[in-house]
Amino acid sequence: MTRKLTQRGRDRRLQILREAARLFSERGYHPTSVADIVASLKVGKGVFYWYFPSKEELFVELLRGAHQDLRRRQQAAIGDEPDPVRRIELGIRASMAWFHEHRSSFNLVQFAATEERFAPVVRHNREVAIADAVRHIKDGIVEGRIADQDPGVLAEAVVGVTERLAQAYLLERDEPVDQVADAAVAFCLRGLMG
Amino acid sequence: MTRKLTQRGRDRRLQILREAARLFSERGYHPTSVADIVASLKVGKGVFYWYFPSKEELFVELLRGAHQDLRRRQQAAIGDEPDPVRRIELGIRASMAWFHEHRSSFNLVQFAATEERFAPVVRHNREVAIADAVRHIKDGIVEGRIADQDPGVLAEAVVGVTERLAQAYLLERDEPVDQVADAAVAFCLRGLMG
Amino acid sequence: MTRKLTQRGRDRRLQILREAARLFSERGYHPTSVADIVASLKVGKGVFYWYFPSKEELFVELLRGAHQDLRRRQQAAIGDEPDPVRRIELGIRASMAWFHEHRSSFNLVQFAATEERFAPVVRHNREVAIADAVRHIKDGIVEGRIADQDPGVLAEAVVGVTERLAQAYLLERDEPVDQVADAAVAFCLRGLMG
Amino acid sequence: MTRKLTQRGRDRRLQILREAARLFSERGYHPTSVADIVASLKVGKGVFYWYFPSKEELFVELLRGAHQDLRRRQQAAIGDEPDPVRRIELGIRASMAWFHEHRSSFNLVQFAATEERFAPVVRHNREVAIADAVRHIKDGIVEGRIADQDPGVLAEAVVGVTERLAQAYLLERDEPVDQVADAAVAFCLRGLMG
DNA sequence: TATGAATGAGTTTTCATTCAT
DNA sequence: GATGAATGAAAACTCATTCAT
Repeated sequence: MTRKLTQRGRDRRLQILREAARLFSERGYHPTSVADIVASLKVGKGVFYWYFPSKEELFVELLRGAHQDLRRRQQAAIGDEPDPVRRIELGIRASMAWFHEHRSSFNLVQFAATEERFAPVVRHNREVAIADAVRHIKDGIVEGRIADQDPGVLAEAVVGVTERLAQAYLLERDEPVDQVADAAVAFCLRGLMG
Repeated sequence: MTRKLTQRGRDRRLQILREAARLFSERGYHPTSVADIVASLKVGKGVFYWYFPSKEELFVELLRGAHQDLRRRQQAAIGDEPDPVRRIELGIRASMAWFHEHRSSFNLVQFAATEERFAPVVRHNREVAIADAVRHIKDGIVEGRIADQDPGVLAEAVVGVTERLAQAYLLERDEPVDQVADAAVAFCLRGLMG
Repeated sequence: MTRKLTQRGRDRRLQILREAARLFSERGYHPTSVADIVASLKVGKGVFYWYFPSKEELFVELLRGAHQDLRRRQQAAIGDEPDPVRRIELGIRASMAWFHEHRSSFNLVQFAATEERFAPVVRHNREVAIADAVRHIKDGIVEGRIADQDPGVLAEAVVGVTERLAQAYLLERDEPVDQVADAAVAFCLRGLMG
Repeated sequence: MTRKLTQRGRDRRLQILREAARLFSERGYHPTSVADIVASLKVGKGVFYWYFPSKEELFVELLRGAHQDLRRRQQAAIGDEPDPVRRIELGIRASMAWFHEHRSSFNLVQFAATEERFAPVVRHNREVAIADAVRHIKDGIVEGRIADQDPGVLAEAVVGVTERLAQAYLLERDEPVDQVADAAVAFCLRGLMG
């Protein structure tokens, strides 16, 4: 049912996605009505439903898009780096940079996790992210560079540190990305070491 | 303007708080209507508004109550332990135990952070929690037991690890509290070490 | 179904009537809830329903009571004054004094006139009041002291002036009763003269 | 924030205003629910809130609209008549005609005066109306055609007579406008004469 | 494609009244 | 007589979605 869109149509679609993300992130998903979104773009309500079947589907698209985009960013950063510990570091730094540029996505995921209908999507995305990290961690353990503990636990811990510092220092306090990334990397690498 | 309540009244109030927390946590705040809450308790709609001025205020009370309760639990666990690193460990373990017993509170805070009107409460609660941890971390730094880095950052990292592992292993996978706590403590203490 | 009341009971009843009249008049009938009334008296809700079958009936009682009381006051003032014009003057002055002392009743009647279920009571009360005035006016016409016009119209006009000046100067501007009464009498007597 | 409306929209809006006025006036403001209004127009509930932010605001608009409309009617009737007494007469007659054509507005104002939140609007409207009348009365006093008394009091008296006779004879008894106007003019002019 | 208009189920909240103690 | 608790119908209002133009 994906509509064939002209260039102009694709632009419109993207514009709506971005504005929705911004408003959802600022005020919350429920407090942002479809009317708010279209009003903020100064278009009629029909426009929204021309490009999206429902508010809910748009939100899920945002969710999936954010996950894919972040993941691509991590993979691009890691490239074919052979050192697993260095790969983890690059992953943390890439994530931090991405969070910095896509501040609005942060809240969306946070929110989605708390609502029954969106939770499965979030859960799936998280599993993928953890599986990615677990691979590097396992390699590190094999090389004796990382403590021989449950790699899943270590991966969750790394993600926990990264997201928390992003939230507290990037989003709330607007500190320079590099410094925050440095701090996250330092803590995580120590935490991982055997 | 707090109502004078009999014992029965206090029980009812508590019952509503608990049921609301359960439903909010299971389905989400917005998808849970006041009608759902009272129906689930098999009482009339008026009962809710006899005890709470609004759904919103009940939610805030839940938020503040959770924060206070967790904090008390941490303080009780720490007692007058002189070793700052040990204090941090005790704090992590107490938090983990509390999360285990109050699984519903977890989602609530998560959600609240994403909605404009509740965010300030969450922010305040977090600041208090971080300030608590910072005190122990500073002591640890003075004693040379903890890396001489921004104590706020370290505190956020510890909280990030603890909450993430609680979420992933206690709530989603129902693993034994002690094991999850051990893992969190291990990671954090390594992460903190100088 | 009138309850047998002890002295204390009669006091309570009166107290409720007065408080209700005050609140109805200050805020309006609908915006004043039974809960407001009993809260303002610091008693339980049961008290209200012990003395009155419903909010509506209490209101009607206030309405009827006000009418009767005002009428008695007028009759007492007029006594057996033989001069019809003088009787009208005394009636106006008595009304003005009564309005001054029962400011709250004013709004009640005003409101009651606008609501379907109370309008008949108001209409009836007004007819009685007009009929009273008409008697004096007819006498005045017979004596040639008052213009020979429809006495009903003249009566309404007199009432209109009296109430309007009471409202504007007694209630809203708190001017001395006598002065307001003088003004009303002056205007009305000129208006009536042949 | 006023919505851009098409012709159809403006018609709808007006239709709602009129229907609301009719129902408020017949049954009272509170006994008339928004549901009643839209049901009576056979449209959905959302229509009401598409055109008006709240029942309360619609009511205030009705109030202000009535005031302005009556005032315009008076001014049009008075034109540039040089004789102040004649101006007053024309004002009374114009008001009477307007009351006759807008019977529903009458009750609304009456009601509004009794409720805290609407009273200020009524008070303001009345002040304007009185100020209008006062101007003519002052002129009349200067010319020695009107009793040298507080013009505000005289204005209130005139308004009191006019409204009362309109209420009693136009609305309740459906008498011919001209006759009622004649009676009001007669009484008022006598009442004003020096 | 796009707009303003319309729908109506669903939400929060109020409140007169009744009940149990 | 009196209280706090409970009821539940009904109110105002919201908003995702659809429709007519």
